[in-house]
Amino acid sequence: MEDQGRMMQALSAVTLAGHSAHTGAVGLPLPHIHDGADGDGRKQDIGSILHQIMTITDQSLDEAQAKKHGLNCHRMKPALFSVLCEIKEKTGLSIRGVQEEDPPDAQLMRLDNMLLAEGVAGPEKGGGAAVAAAAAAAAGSITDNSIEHSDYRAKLTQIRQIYHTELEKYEQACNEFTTHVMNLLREQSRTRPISPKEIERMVNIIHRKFSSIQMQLKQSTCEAVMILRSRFLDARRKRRNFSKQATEILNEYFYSHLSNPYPSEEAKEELAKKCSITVSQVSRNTLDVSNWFGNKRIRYKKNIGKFQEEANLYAAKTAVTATQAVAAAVHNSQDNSPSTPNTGSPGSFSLPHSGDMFISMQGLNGASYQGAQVGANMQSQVGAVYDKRSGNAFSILMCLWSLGGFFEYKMCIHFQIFLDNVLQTNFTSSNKKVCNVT
DNA sequence: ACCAATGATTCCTC
DNA sequence: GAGGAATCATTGGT
Repeated sequence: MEDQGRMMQALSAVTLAGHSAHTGAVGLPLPHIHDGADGDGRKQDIGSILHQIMTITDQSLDEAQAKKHGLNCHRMKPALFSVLCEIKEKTGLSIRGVQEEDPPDAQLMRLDNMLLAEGVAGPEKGGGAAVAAAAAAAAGSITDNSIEHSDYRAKLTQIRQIYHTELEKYEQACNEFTTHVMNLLREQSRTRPISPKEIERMVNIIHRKFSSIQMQLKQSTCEAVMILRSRFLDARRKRRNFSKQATEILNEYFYSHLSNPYPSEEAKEELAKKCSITVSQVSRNTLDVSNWFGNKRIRYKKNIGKFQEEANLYAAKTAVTATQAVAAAVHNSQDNSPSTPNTGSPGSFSLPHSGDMFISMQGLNGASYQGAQVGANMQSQVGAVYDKRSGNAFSILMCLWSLGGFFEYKMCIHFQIFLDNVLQTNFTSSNKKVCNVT
């Protein structure tokens, strides 16, 4: 009401001379303008127009449209409009203009910097997950580390995509809304005093609102990145189990090399390749062979009894494999028995297994093992193999072990474990040295 | 929720 | 630097 009073006061001083009479085309009861210098009449006239402007919103749409049109066409409209604009600018905008000068937001800058540093905003770091995965594949060795890395990158890319999509949406919405408001204000500016400066101010307000929404988005994105980082880069949080297949491969190697469960670098590489894991502690957060063997050795040593069943299981598996190999060898070389079995192709873990068993069983049984409780059928088989292979103890023992029933099998396993313990206790350091040499 | 199993880390020794 | 020992922290089964 104060503004209205001021406006009325200001308007009363406006000179409104030189306008011809206008008859409202839509029957608007426009006040009659008297010729001459009748001040009271003009005041009345202006007061009436203002009253119409003030009450226009109380009318029905049709009535308002009609009045609006009438007012737009009124001869005094341009003069009134410019005066109202001037008053508005002088009374309101000068104060608001000061408030528009926002200092650069430190928090926003921090968020922007972080998003840039993490590769979410700005150019994508490292070319994205697809490129990383392709590079790993091209290298021919998809280690767990690279999987983790690409996994991390994939998730980061996902965040990045969401961030950019949302940002784009916001910008689009902001532009659409701004255009809409500008059009509305321009349209309204034909009726009410809206200066271009005021439109600009409105646009700024809209932009600021959208900036605050964008800031929320940036904040959420930063949080997501932090969570992702902590999940992927904090080692202890990130423990994953080996696959069943990988555990089996490692266990097979471990139990078949109980006398020396220290795989060489080559063996580690082979195992790593087989299991699709890393060889050793290349970096944090990896599933690696060295860790596995370290844990296995210490836990096995601490509680042999607990691992016995597992040892039996893997030894049996190994025996079957070895027997198959022997059977194949016998079949393929009836008249030609190699003096040194188990010198299989390098990198193959099945034959070295047999080697360990050979040592164990020879030590336990020697010739006496032939008198074990084996069926007649099996005895004949063993005899045949023995004869053919000219007393090759390995072949005999392998056949016994795999075909000789549970009793023999158990005995062998127990001895194997016993012997391995002895060997481990006494020859660990020397084994290491040997390994170092090779 | 509890607990055993287990992958990873840290510290120490050699 | 590799391995042993202790420990942490997560996973997965109950």
